[in-house]
Amino acid sequence: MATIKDIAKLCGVSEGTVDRAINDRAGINPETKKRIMEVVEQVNYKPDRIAQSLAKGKTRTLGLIFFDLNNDFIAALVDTIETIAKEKGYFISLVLTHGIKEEEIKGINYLLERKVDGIIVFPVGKQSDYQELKINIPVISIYNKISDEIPYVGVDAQSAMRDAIGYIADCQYERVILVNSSITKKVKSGLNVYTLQERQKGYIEGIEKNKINEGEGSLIVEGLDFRRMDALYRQGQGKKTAFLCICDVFALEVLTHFREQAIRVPEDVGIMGFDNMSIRKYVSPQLTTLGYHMTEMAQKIFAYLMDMIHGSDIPKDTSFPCQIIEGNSL
Amino acid sequence: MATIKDIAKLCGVSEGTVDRAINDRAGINPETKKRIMEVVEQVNYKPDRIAQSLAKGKTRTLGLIFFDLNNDFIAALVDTIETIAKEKGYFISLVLTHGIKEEEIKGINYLLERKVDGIIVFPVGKQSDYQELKINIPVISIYNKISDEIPYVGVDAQSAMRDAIGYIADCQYERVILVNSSITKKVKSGLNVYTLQERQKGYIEGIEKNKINEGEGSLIVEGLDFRRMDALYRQGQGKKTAFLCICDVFALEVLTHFREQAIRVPEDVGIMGFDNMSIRKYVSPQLTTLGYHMTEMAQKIFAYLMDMIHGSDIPKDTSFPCQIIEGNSL
DNA sequence: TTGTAAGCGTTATCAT
DNA sequence: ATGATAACGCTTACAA
Repeated sequence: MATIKDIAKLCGVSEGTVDRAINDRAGINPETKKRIMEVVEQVNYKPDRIAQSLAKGKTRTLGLIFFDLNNDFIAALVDTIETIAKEKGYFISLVLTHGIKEEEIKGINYLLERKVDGIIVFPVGKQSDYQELKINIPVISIYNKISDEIPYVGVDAQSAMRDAIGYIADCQYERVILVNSSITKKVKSGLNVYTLQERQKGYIEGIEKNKINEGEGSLIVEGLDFRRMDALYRQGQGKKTAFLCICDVFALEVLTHFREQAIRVPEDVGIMGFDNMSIRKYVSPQLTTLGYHMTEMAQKIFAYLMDMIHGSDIPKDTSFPCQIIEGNSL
Repeated sequence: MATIKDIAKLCGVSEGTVDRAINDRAGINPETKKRIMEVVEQVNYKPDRIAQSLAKGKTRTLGLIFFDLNNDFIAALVDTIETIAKEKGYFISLVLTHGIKEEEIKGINYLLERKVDGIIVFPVGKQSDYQELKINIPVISIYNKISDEIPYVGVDAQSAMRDAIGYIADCQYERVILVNSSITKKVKSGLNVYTLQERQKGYIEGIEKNKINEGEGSLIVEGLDFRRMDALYRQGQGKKTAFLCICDVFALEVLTHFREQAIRVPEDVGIMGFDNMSIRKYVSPQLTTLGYHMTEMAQKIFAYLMDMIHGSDIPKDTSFPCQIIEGNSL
């Protein structure tokens, strides 16, 4: 690979002059510039971004930290961010944690050593974990809030869930069972359960407000505990029951579970998800779910990160509203 | 951030000695080393990977170039590769092309400027495009072959499709319609259609070998042209017909299409996909498809790339066998 | 307008 | 065992 030095030698000028030509800097004779640029073309010069990064202290690389790519709304988010970033000349370094806190810490340290200009993280760690990391670059946390200092962008999960219960109630359901992730276990392991908790809070508010589960209170299943789901379902004694699931993947699992037992959806039991995964349109009955504008959100996240990188302040807390996406599962 | 220079000053030794301590190099007094390492701890020293990269000429970063993350088998591939790579101390730079050749070229150039140690690409470009790029680092192409020189890892799509037709024939189908991507259009645009073509070749072999489509020959739909699908379906005049789709996403679209018209699957029409997307288990009837060991393939791809990076030769052509994954859509 | 040289934070070679 | 210094390829401030 040809370097600036090579070109300088080839043209009989100094490295500084070549730099002026290449980077359109002022103070260079158009003639000289033209001559240099011809050589640049000839030798197919490509800048060494590593050297540039070292010299400038900026890498034009963004770090992305996610659980995994199995949820297609995460994949969509990564996709959108990558596309915008590339447009703006930024690169994406991807780190997957699989929900393991140690992996997240390791990943962040890696990104810090790699001198990325900013980080977007769907965190599994909490404030205390992040304090120890001493992060000195812009960070935006999404879905899970870390602290009041680290900007957060997410969805208004709480009111979404509350509204969902209202919608379910309107469909004449008398009971709504929440299928959450194994939140208790996660809390015990010191993991960040912000969005799970928000969703659960919304559920609890919803059942109170809509007089759902009368005499039973909140009915929560943690994890895909089908046995408990069956028990809770039967306990309803013919009352119209729905399962509100923390995410579409869970909803699809529950749907499949009941289908295998010849319990019909929505005739015998209602199901609702959260995320608006693209695949929900392929299942029958089509899943009713909660969605939001993923592309818009991704754009906002990227724009915010750019603002931070350029030294501007951004709101500490941004939430996108959710909409009920009607299907036939209720 | 503390640098080696800082530590050297703090310890009253030279930078070379600090380097010896930090990187476990020989020729250092254990006492000195201990003293230095304590300071390293204290100041929370983290190596600057950018500076390391510049000095060593290696970035320990791998470039991944894919169409997008919408297909969950691609997402799974990225996921697996990222996980293995991180274990080995390699980083992932992700580039998405959305099937646009110019984006791919730009992306590769970016990665080259970023001095990644190797590239894994699901190419949309062809040999001629790659020749111009003058790539001087290890590259592995997956799914689509670029040339005889650039190592390729893929699946044995041709025999898989042939076998699929055999399987469909065993299910008493008399007609099989291939739903391919818009391959003609892509060929015209100069895009790489290797795997699409392989799959189509397998289809053609299959129908000949199994006496399918007698009197009709190969019946191929390009793209999700539902009108043409309907026409071809009706043309069958009650003969048992199946749609063999180039990928699961297409299969699910076709499935949905027929369901909407109250044409039953598999009673009235059979459907088969390719990819073994994880979501196929959620749809009813469960999709019959062709699958392969994605994790194994990802591991092989990574291992090969490491071999190349370390100067070893690897096979130019590696294909993984596919298996028929039975569902209820045939 | 052009050249020079220090600096970015490492690594690596050659003295001492 | 330790130190000094060039080198990696670029940017940038300053000098000519």
